[in-house]
Parts: sequence; structure tokens; C-alpha cells
Amino acid sequence: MDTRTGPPRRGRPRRGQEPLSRRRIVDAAMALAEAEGVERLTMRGVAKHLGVDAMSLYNHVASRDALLDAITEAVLAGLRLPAPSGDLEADVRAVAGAFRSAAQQYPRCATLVLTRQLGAPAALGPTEAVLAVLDRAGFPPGRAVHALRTALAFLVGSLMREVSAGPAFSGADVEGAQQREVELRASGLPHVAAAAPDLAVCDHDEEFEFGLAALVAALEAVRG
Amino acid sequence: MDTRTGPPRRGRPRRGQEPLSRRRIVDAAMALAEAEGVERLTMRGVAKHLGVDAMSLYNHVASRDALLDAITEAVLAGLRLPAPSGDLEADVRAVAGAFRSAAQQYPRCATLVLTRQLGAPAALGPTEAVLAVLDRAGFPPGRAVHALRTALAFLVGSLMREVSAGPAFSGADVEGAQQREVELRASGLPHVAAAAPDLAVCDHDEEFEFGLAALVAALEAVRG
DNA sequence: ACCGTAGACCTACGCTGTAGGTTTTGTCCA
DNA sequence: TGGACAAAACCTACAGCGTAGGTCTACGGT
Repeated sequence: MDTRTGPPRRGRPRRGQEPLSRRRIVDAAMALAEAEGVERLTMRGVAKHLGVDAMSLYNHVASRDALLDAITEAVLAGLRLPAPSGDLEADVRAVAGAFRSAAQQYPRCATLVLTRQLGAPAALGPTEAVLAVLDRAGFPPGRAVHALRTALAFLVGSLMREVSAGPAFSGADVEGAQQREVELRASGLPHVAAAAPDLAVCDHDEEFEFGLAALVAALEAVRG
Repeated sequence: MDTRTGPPRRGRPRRGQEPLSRRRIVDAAMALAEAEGVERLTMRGVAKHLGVDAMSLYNHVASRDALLDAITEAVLAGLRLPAPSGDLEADVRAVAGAFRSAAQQYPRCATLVLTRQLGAPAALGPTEAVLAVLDRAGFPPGRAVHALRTALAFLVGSLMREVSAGPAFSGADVEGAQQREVELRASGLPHVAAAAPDLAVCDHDEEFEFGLAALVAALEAVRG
């Protein structure tokens, strides 16, 4: 992390040493956010990671908030969205998969993307990709936007669940699941108690697949 | 807000004056969160609103984080979920409507509910209600949980969009819409540009209705 | 009349983001 | 070659945050 040595040096960086840059700052911030959680991301923490004074960051980033925006942009820029083939189901699955992969790669940063509604610039790439899919699949323009928003709502909600549940619930955590099942049974709510075994676990792959199939069916039904 | 007068009085409250209580604290916190935004909700701010020292809050609330939990519980407790009738579409609409009403009533607190995954206790009420609906509609238990999660994902995503977009985009803000449309056209992304008029506005009622219809159709198709 | 304690207030600490100022260094032009 | 300028680092300082730990006072029970 800290590549500098010796006592802190004031003034402009010397030619030899790697200068601070927005890119390096955002990378460090993402790493720190993934390691500690976004709410624990502090300017001083990022700076320390880079072996730099906190205030130096402000030469490249307007504010902590702007840094969080930069992180969401970086995550969105990392999406690898395939070109549409014309097969609605395959294309929707591809786009959804790209979102999910990104969310899994940066689970804690992903909450930023899902939470903050990003001012247009960086969010437009994914929008374009989804609209392209819907267009190729034959959606008329107006309906395509509705479909886009419905699909996005599903994706946001699904990924939020997966990302905030963490790797727990996945099936491996058997004792945790049993613990939860007992609690659910004891809740006194009849349907919750009856469904306790199913509620106590959550296989994210399976859940995503189920929802995705429903989404695809709904989109196909509404294609026009 | 502040009902006390005179100089601050130390010690146990006197019989006449309304004592501090968890309930009053949560109410004040919700009001403040709605007025200023959750991230600006501070213990000192809540205390000032109540005419009280910040540290007094800790006699009733374990921490700021616990206060946020209490707010989400209060929002969830405010849901008015109707008993299921057996008509899947009507029941799903009723439940979804209840969620949306609550989100509209406390838009900024609602983001808390959507963001934090609440430890079981308070979230179980809504879960029970949805499971009841699905059970009455004939879903087998396992599928009901999948359907529950899919429906919840859609709801969370939809309400997140509506709540974080604020009252803008609603159609009244004509000049803002025109501004956005121009920007979208200038984005250089062909499908975005083509869909600019539709992307620039977002009628939340219409959007919710569209998605809800798709959700109902998807649930009906999967009922088994 | 006394005392225990609930519930208020106060002090203080280590953080936070960041405004404003200082110093060093590279770059460019005369 | 030198001197002005700008960039980019560092430093100081401040107001505000959550909250640990301590203090005081009036009520309720004996």
C-alpha cells in the first residue's frame, strides 16, 4: 500500500515517485470499502492506505461524497455487457448476469450503486445496453422504457437482498439455518412457522434464477 | 418541540413534566429524518428537538444505530396489511399498495427499511401477510417462499426508485424534463437518445402499475 | 425520615470531513 | 540561466459527531 519511505516530504512530488491520482485514490477507496464497509470509509483511512496526507486527496476528489460517486461509477464501468443477440431471454439473462457478477465482485461497493441514484452520466451505459436488448427483441419505444424500469426494479431488489445478506443463508451455514428455523417457528405467526424451513435458508443462485425466469416471462408477455 | 422552559434542570424529571420515552425519541427522530434526511440525523439534533441533553437519549436507546433500527420497525409497524381474500391479484395489489403507501408517507425513513435488512423481529409481520396471501391463492409452501422473495425484490426495487427520485420526474416538472431530455439526446448513445422523451420523465403511479401487472402475471403463471 | 435508584444532565475523548494556509518542486519563458 | 508560475503535496485548526463514564436530583418504597 504505502510505497513511500522516510519522513513525510512536503511540496510537489518529485519526478521519480508515483504521484497521487484520482485513479489510485478510487482504487484504494474501493479496496478499503470492501474490506471494512462503506460506512467506515474515511478520507484519513484512504490516505493512510496510500501513505499520504488526508488533505492531499482533495487535490483529486472534491469531497467524500464525490469519492463515493466515483466508486459507483467505477463499479458501473466494470460491467461487461454483451451485445444483444435478439433472443430476449438470452439477452436479459446476459445483462442480469453482468449486473450480478459485478455485485458479487464488489458486494459492499455495490450497495452504493443500488442505493444512490447516480446522476445520469455513468448509469447511462447500462441503460443503453438494456434498451438495446429490448429494442432488438421488438419492444416499441414507450413500452421498452417501462420494461427497463421493471427489470431494473427486480434487479435492484434482488441484488440488494443478496448483497446485504452476505454469504450467509447460502446453505453451507447449517447450524445458523437451524437456529433461524427455530426462531421462525417460535414467532407465533402461522404461515411463517409453516414455511420456516424454506425461510431459514436462501440459495441466492436458485432465488435469482426463479425471479429471473418470472421476469423473462413477464417481459415476453408484455412485449407487444 | 421543546416543551420545557427555564434553565436546564439536572436530576430525575419532576412529576409534572412529560418524561422522555423511547416512543417520543423515535417519533422525533422520524420527523427529523424526514425533514433533513437520514444521514443528517444526529443524536444531538434529536435531543435538541426534544429539549433534552443528547446523552439522555441513551437511557432509552442503545445507540444511534439502534435508533435507526427502531425507526425501521416503526415504519414496518405502520403498515396496514389487509386480510387475504383469496383473489391473488387483488391481494397482491393490496399488499403492494400498503408498502407503497408507507413508503410515500415516510419516504426518507423508508430508505432505511429498504436498505438495512432488519433482523427478523419486525420484518416478520409483512412476511406473514404475504405468505398468507400466497397460501390462500394456492401456492405450495416452497414455491410460496420463492414467490415471496421475487415479489419483495420487485417491491424493494420499485420503491427505492420512487423514494430516491423524490417528487421530481412526476410530470409536473416540465422544464426539468425538457432539460433532461436534451441531455439524454446529447449522450451519444443511440437507444438512450431515441427513448429520451420516455426516459426523461417517470410517472411513479404508472410505472408501479406496469410493474405490478407484470408481477401479478408472473406469480399467476408460477402458482403451480 | 431515610435511602435506593431511575432518569435526567455534564465532561471529555477520539473521530470525522474539510476550510484555509504553507512549502516544495517541476515547468516554461525571457 | 534565472525567475515567475502553477501544481501538488503537507500541516493546522475547527466544528460537529457518537458515546464512555460520572454526577446530581426527585420520586417511590420502606
